Amino acid sequence: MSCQILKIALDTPLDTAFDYRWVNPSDTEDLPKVGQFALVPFGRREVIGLILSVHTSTDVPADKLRDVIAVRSQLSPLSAAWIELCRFAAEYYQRPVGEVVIPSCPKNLRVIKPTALDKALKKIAAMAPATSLSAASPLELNTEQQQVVEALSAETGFKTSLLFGVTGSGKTEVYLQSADRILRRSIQTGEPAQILIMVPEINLTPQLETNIRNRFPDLHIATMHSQLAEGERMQQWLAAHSGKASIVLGTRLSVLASMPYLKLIVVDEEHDPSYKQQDGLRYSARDLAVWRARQLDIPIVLGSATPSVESWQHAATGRYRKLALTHRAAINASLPAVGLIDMERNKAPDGLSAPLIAAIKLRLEKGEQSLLFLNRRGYAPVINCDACGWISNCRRCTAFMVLHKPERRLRCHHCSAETRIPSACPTCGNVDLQPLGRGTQKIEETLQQLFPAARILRIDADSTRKKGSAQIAFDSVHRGDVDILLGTQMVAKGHDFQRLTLVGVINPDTALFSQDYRAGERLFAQLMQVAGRAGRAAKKAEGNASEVLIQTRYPAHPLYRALLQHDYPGFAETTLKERRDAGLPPFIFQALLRAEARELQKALDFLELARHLLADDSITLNDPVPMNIVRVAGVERAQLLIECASRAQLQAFLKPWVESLRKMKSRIRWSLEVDPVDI
DNA sequence: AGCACGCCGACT
DNA sequence: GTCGGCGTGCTC
Repeated sequence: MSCQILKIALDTPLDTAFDYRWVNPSDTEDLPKVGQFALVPFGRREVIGLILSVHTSTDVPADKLRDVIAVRSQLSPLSAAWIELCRFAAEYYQRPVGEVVIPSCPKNLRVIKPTALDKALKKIAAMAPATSLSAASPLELNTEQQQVVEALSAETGFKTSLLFGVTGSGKTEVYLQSADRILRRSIQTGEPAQILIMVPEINLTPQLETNIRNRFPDLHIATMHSQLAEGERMQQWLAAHSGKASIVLGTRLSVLASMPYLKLIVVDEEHDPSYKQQDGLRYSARDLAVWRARQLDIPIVLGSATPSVESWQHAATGRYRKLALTHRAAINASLPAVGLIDMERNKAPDGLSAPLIAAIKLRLEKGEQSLLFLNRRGYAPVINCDACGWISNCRRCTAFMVLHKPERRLRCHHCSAETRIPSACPTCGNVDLQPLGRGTQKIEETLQQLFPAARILRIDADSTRKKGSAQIAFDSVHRGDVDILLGTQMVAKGHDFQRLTLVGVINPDTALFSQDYRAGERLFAQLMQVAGRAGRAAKKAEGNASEVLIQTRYPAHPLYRALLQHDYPGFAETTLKERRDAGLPPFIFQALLRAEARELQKALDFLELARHLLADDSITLNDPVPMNIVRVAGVERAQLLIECASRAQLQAFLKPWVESLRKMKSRIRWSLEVDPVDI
């Protein structure tokens, strides 16, 4: 009979692993291994944990120690490298390991009865390993692409390459060629290889998935994103974990996919904000991907037409290697001409200026498509009463209730509270309530009045609530059943609309004067991205290239000047200079402590206490301040910004500080974000 | 976080 | 008389 102590990570906010006793009375079973799941009693429940280490003794008193119920031995253990990656993520973002390790694996692995696992494992066993690769695709690379592929293929060890390529320059083809070379070599040598391709949102880039599948018909390609059903998620996870999937295509969560033969990581649209997880473990999937590549000593490619200024800076200092694609790949396709419509001179009571209306009309006459981009859903962001000044505030949030006209509702976009549209002012009884400002629904109405014969389609979170409805909507645009497409940021990503020759941007100015110092960077990326929807197809001998028209009250703003020139490098360098002068990231490292309570003062008091818990000369702990939107769903929020010139020093401070915060056992809800993006 | 225990108000 | 509100305490 043998007895062992297993240190097991559990999904609890307690920052420890838990020790359990494992007894094998007959010495017949296999010894439990690090990286296997185990079923254990925890309090009054039974839960699944991951074995982190195996010992012969423990400090835990014998009366507290309990026995492992079972070890899930049918699954091959997660690798030491994978556990190390999770441990790093947990430490860096100041969360317990169990909170990283357990939720990153499919739920069906964690349920008590592993019948689903057994079924899934059978399917995986039946999958044939990759033994052949079809001949390389009829698609030819241009010289520039060729050079980039050569440069990437020259590396086998850790190297971060920033692939700076304008929209339509063929970044995808570069990824696929690089993947192709690695997989081909793997089949020749017999040494297995896997490639991780990360994208911001899979549902918005179905073309990429199709491209990859068409390109590698002989290979298993696993996809990972949060909308997979549990069974499917398990299957995809096992395909990656077993090594049967040669390519994993996934969103941010796929950075923690178990891939024992990982040889290349691609992070497409690396600047995209959705790589940042915004609750629970608030990690940056892009940053973790770079860490993982270094850990495994493999190359990583960060691709974007508008890289994050952090990555741009790393390229400038030589930490990343910059590779550039400067032309559009399709023959004769050129970058669209960008024009600004000065809204001081062009009045537009219903949201659309005369020049933009004329441009749409021209496209309608030619049978070409137009895309209008307005990042504000609903009909109007607020309604008010002219007589007494009443305004549609949300009762539970410091925000307006947004008018949704087709649904005949007022909705709060922060707490999802809903009410009917009041027929008269709730305070003075005035029946003439006015919508203020414009959202996509209002623009849709305006378009219908201006162009009654046109086929107009609005795509935003409201019009695509039903699962699969976004896909149906996009398909109809691709088929050519839509003349004017109108939408929020959903329409800015991924899609190549072949007949689209006009992009109109309706009201982008608010971001220019935002509190958030990253708003400009985001706006630039978004405008470049939406502009890139136009003119992707080769347009021969028509003499009219595609066009982007931006309605703005500040046509002289440097951001728009840079956009006119398609000058991302100029914009990035100006932004970096401003950041350096102002002492902002990437020249300083930040963490943000947030607190929430019924009354703001309690949250502020907690932060003030936290602020004086530990002193450190290298750390700046700023004054606690209320958050921009103080109250959401009846809870008031405040935050404390921590700054430090060195990442290592910041980390050294945070660890003991968070420990002390936990020990405070305050009843205030709080959370810490390392490298925060929304301040 | 769960999940229990524990001690005070409106109901079959 | 009990069902249930959420305060607080514990989990190897």
